[in-house]
Amino acid sequence: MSLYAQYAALLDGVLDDLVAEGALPAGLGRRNVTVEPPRDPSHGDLATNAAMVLAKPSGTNPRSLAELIKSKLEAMPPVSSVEIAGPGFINLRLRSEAWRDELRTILREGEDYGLCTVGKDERVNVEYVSANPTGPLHMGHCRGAVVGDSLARILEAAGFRVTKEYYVNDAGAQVDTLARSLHLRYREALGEDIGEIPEGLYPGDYLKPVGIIMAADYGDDMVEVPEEQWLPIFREAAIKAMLNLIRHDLALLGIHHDIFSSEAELQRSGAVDQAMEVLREKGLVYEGTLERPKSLDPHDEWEPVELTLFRSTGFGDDQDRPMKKSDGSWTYFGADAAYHWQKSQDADHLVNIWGADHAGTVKRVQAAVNALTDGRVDLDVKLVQMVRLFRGGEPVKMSKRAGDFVTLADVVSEVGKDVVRFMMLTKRSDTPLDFDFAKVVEASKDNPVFYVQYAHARISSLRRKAADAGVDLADDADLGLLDDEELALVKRAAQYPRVLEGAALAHEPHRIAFYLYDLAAEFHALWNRGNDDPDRRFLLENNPQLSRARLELALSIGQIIKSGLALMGVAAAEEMR
RNA sequence: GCACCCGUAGCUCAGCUGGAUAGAGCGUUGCCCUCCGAAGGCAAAGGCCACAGGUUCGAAUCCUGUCGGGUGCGCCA
Repeated sequence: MSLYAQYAALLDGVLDDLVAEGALPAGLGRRNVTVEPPRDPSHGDLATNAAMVLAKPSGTNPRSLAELIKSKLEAMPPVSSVEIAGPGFINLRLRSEAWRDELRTILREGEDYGLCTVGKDERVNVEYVSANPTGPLHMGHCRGAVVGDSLARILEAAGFRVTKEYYVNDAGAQVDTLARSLHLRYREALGEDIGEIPEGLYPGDYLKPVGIIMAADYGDDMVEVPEEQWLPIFREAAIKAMLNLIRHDLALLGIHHDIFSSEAELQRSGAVDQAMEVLREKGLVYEGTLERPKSLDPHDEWEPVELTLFRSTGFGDDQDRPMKKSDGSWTYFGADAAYHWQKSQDADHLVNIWGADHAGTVKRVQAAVNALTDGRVDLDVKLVQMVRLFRGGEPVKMSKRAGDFVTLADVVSEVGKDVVRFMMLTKRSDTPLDFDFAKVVEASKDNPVFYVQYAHARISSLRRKAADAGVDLADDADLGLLDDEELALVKRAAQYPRVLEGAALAHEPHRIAFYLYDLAAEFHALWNRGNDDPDRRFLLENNPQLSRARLELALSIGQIIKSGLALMGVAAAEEMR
């Protein structure tokens, strides 16, 4: 249990006592009562708003209620002082021993420090990447991949049971296009001059090796036969090859999904029909026509056609959505509704990481999940904005032409997995992100990746040099030797569990990156004091006891940086090169 | 036309699901250092949180409206 959770529990006990004594009415909602570190450290170590929240419903005023709470909190051993401030905040200060205890806890629990159980073992399905299987991943997919994967790690650390899933859109027209593109490469592999790749087909070189394999497998058997005959074969082979490519690209980022779900398979299984029947029984499906789209020019033609529609307007969508096309085949949404229904069978929460260009389709899918699970399962869609690529301040030009996009593999091989992953989390995911190839590898304070890694590297170097300073890690450390300035760093470290919990509940992995930057900055500041004053260095040649204590402090910070980076899928650097 | 996202320091962004005097980096200014504990340090200035109402003990945060920017919107996937 984190330090803040411990005090929240203690406060809860205090409130229970006050109820038992008749000083507070029973049954007051305490949901809004918080125990947090105050923004301004001069206010103390912990602050609670309990008196302000509970004063009104209990018919008293905040200050007098605060006095009651204060007197009980003051009696607790680790509490050194309690003051009432502002409109009724209760500020606690803890004895420094409490922070020394926390430091010991960090080192004892190691990589388990900060793990929590707010997830209550509930099942959450995180679906991310889900790029069409028509080619290698490019930078557009990269951010969602990192956000989704880091979120999965964070949720797991917060006590959720997580499934990482990739939805393979292998049922639409684009995979037929892929198959035709492959057929061309197959003929090319057989020696035919195919000339320019026609407009509308995939021109990328990545299909060439697949074409060669097809030529080896089939010889020229598939050249003259009609398309109906070769298309399914080439489609299947192409999708398989592209998924292997994608899996390989994801592995470069350290990403491995638990499940790859096939849209085509879903349709064959009859799950889509079932989903629609469920909705029909609820009276949420009907045959009808859509209104003329508002985006059309007045002179454009538009003929209303009868379609099978889902009544998503009953769930906040602005129009009902077609599940079936007029030719009777499923729309993307029809299959998607069923897909989410399928996912929800084994989950309590669904999270989708989508590109921001899909913003318009969020409501209908949420509506479908709501309808199909009778509200049992919630769907959160995290929209991830564009990554703009720069090189030394200049935008990286990407023409629409053949395969001239920056692939994920290119970026990873240029700057490395850890840099890519960290940078993708340096902004909230719903705002655009600039990625500059030059800046992300810069060794300076402006570069958050470097700055955090550098802190960890410095700590690692302390561990390596400890013996030279006559410090034996096997010895017990006397943490009483640490002063207030040093303990302030422990206070920052102690916030890690709260940050982790908040990131998990809000589905916001970037919070980890910002926290680590702050923690690293504070560590560097302490370190830098050793430059002006050699007595402030972590390792002192003539004082093994103090060195031992300071090393303990450094190691605890190193542990948290390492744990936090692991949540981001980033390896902690032992040294900078 | 509609939906969604965004609007916070000159710039790029945080702001812990409603808390106290709104924070950080860059840039600017002023001192210090140039020590491999290297890839600089310390500090200062800088704000009508787009605007107007509302909700309440309390709003950058929630609600409504307006303005501005982005994204998307046909039976595509």
